[in-house]
Amino acid sequence: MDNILNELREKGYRLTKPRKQILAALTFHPQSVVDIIRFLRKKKAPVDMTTIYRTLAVLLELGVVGKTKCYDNTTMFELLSEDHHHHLICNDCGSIEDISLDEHLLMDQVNHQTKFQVQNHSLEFFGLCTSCQ
Amino acid sequence: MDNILNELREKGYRLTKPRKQILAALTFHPQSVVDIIRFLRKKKAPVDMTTIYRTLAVLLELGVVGKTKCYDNTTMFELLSEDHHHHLICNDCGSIEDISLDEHLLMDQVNHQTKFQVQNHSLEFFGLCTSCQ
DNA sequence: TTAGATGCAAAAGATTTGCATTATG
DNA sequence: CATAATGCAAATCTTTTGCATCTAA
Repeated sequence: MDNILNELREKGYRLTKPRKQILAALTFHPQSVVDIIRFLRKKKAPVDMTTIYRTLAVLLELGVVGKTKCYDNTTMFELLSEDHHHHLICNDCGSIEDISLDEHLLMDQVNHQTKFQVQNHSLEFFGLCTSCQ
Repeated sequence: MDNILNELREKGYRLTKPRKQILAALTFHPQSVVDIIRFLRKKKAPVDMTTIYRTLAVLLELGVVGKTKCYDNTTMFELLSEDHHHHLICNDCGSIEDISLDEHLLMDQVNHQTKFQVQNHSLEFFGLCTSCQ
C-alpha cells in the first residue's frame, strides 16, 4: 500500500485525503464504484463520486488497479497485487474467485502469430462456482 | 446465418423483420449498438434502439453473439463464428484484430486448480497494433 | 503561494421499463 | 386471432465535464 502512495508521489500526484481513503477502500477483491461510495460513507469519510472516478482513472493509468466486468454487467475495480491473477466469475451467484495461471504459452502464441505489441490483457472465466453447481 | 434463424424459430422466437435486419447488420467484427443503429438507418431500415438491445439480449442468451469492451469503454457486440477467437485491441486507434489461440493448456490449468465449472471465458489483449507502434 | 485536487450541479451516455400498437405464426 | 415483438417516451444508471473552492506541497 505504501508503495502505491510512493508511486503516486513520485509521479507528481498529491497524496490527498480522498485518495488515501479510496485506496484504503479498495481491496484485492473487485468492487464497484457504488460499493466504494457506500464503504466510505459508512466509514464516515464520504468521498464524492466524481473524485472516485477520477482517482480510479489515475490508478488504472498507473496500472495499480484493474477493471473487470461482473456477470451482471457491473464494472468492478480492484487493486492489482504483485502476482497477476485472473477471475472465476459465477454466473449464478456472482461470486468471484481468483486463479493464477501460467500465460507464457499464450503470449508466445500471440507473439508468434502477429506483430501486435501486447501491453496488457484480460482473461476471465464464467461458469458455476462449487456451491452453485 | 440461416442456422441462427432456425435456432431462433426452434426456441419459439418469432422471425421478425427487425430481428433479421439486426442479424444482417451484425458482422463478425465487433460493433456497438450505435454502429448498428447507424448502419440500419443508412440502409433505410431503421430499428429502434430498444429493439436492438432486446434482440441482442436474446442473441447473447443463445450464445450466438458475444460482448466485448473496447479500449474506450464502448460495449461491442459481434456474431460468434464457429471458430472461437480472441481480440487484439489497439489502445491507440481502437482497431480490433482477431486471433485464434490454443487454449487447452489454459483450461487444463483451471480444471487442475479448481472445481469451478467453466461455461465460457473472455480473453482480450490490449496494446499497439502494427500501424500505431 | 499556487497549481493540482475536490465537490457540486448539471450534462452526456448507456441501458431499461411501461404501455399502447403492430404483425408473426 | 392471440400473443409475442415493436416503437416511443420516459425513467434509471453510469460516467464525464465545467467551474468555483479548497488544500497539499
